[in-house]
Amino acid sequence: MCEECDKSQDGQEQLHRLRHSLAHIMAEAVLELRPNAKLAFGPPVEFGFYYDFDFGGEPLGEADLPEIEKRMELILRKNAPFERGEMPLAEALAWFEERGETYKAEYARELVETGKAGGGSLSFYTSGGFTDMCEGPHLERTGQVPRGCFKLDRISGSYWRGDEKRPMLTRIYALAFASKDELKDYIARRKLAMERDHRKLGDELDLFIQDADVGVGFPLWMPNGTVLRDELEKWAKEEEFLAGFQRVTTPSVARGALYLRSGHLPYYKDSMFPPMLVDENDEYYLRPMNCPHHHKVYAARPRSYRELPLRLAEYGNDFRYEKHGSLSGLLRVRAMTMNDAHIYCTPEQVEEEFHSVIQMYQKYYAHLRLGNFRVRLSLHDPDSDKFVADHEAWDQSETAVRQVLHNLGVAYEEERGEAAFYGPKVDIQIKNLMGREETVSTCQLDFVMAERFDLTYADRDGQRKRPYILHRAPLSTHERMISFLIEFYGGAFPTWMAPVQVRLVPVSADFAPYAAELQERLCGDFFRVETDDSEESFNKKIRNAVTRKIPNVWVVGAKEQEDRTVTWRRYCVKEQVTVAFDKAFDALKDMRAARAMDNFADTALPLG
RNA sequence: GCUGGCGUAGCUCAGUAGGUAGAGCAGCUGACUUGUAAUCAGCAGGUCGGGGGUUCGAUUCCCUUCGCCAGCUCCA
Repeated sequence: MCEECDKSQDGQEQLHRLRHSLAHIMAEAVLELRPNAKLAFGPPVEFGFYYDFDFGGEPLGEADLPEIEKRMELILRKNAPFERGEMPLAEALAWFEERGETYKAEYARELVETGKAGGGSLSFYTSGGFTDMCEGPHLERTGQVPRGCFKLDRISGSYWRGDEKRPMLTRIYALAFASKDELKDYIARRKLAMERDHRKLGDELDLFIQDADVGVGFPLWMPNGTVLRDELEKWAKEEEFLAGFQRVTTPSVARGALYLRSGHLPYYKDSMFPPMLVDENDEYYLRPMNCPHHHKVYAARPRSYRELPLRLAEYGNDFRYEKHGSLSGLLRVRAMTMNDAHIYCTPEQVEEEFHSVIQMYQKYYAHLRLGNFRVRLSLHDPDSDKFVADHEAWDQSETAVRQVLHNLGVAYEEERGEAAFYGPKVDIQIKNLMGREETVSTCQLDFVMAERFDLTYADRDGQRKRPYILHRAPLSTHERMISFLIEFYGGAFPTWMAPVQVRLVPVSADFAPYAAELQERLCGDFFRVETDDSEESFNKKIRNAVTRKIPNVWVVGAKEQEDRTVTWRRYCVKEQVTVAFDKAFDALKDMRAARAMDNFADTALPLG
């Protein structure tokens, strides 16, 4: 239950004990308020701990948290020891039955049946008047809990054993750290992080909106946000061109027959919008992904091995009926645009193609300076019916993908049951500000669809053979990628992406003509420039430019006009420099051409 | 979809123990013409998320619905 904690380090070990112990204390306090509540699980987690309860008909609200905290303090003051005990299964079950602890009883049975409970007996910890089945470890005494080191955070729901068909429990989350100061630090950092929430910044910087009449999960991209999409897309198209991809354009709607053939209808119907009935018995669907369309492009002509690898790319619009409660800003939407491509290749080409794709995402991530991700090798689960049954193919393809990661020296974690139904994949997982982890990029090896779509190529020996298919989306969807970029950059984009690349600020109206001349030069070279010709005070103009997080502010006044210079004020950089306009213009062009990440300190001052 | 919480002006928030609401910022108008993060004044802006109920009267109480937030489930 405690995988989240790294037990190898002493401090972590102690923190783990602390959180684990506090979970017991909290349960004891909660039981004082709700004696009939049933206990479920109460493990330590990344920033504290939680405990799940079934309150039956007498739920608890956030208003009750202070009372629980107060009772916890009283319990801690008693300085009771944590004492370990053991019970054989039968005795434990009787003990649970007496107390109506059905969840604990279920888990006890499972522990013994699966052999996880050593010697068939179960360990219990008692502190004061509270006893809980628990593996431990714990502190020695409740008095070892530092004063003020924890805080009950929030209440939410969770399913028993994570299964939506089983009872919904009430989860109380608490923050807990080794000291009061560390707790305060964490709370302060979390508050600061919230300032970078992409939904908040998206609104403040006019990047995107959502409208109830349009529908939830259907973001409307404002002009500023559309610049971000367009710049990413432009970059991707260049990279894909250089990597030998060809672009295709396919519709966002298709007949049901297409998804029956692909297998998406039986597998993913719940995640698709319901069909539109056109004529009799002719159903059309909004597409949840582009793959089947691309397969049809492949299938449209007889293919030769000479054409392979055939790489078809499209920034495709897709629609998924995500559950209402899982929608969140741009992070999880129902309409998205994906940096998609499918690579059709021979078995011999699989590793090299996969290798190149992973290198492409490494290039993107390094350039964008996204470092806070983990690589997941998503494997199938032989015990699940979610995956196509072909053990040999799974074996081969998983081995091939693992080999690619190994050859590239990529650090990764393997996870069972996370594969696509048609093959293994490599996923790039990023956590957002709230700690919610989502897949951004993915690269999948597909050994199924070529068969389903009867895709073939004529090989050197004249035989018709099945290609392998790689599905890849290194830049994810615009929606998800940009949500992470907004938060990671705090809304301060590098010049090449920035919605407004330069704002000209004349010191007074007298210098408007000079500013206009500069603006015309810059716009003529396709720079996104605007001049602040408002009648605000100069200070206010500077403030406005800064709060809009515009990367380059060029101030022009009397001396600039006379010397044909600009005073270049970079976003959040104190030093500024007055340079000849031509020189500044050239520097700007260089930054754009290199897609310089001038929103980072090391490249913040292009002129040294 | 489920559990809990929250919806007052474009934004951030105040307020009403039931008697139809107020500030700052943003916007508009005017004055000021400014050298590095908020010049001053005036004006305008809200069926207090929507619908129903209780009441002489509802933004306030009740029901319902929509939206938002956190978590669970699910997923790019």
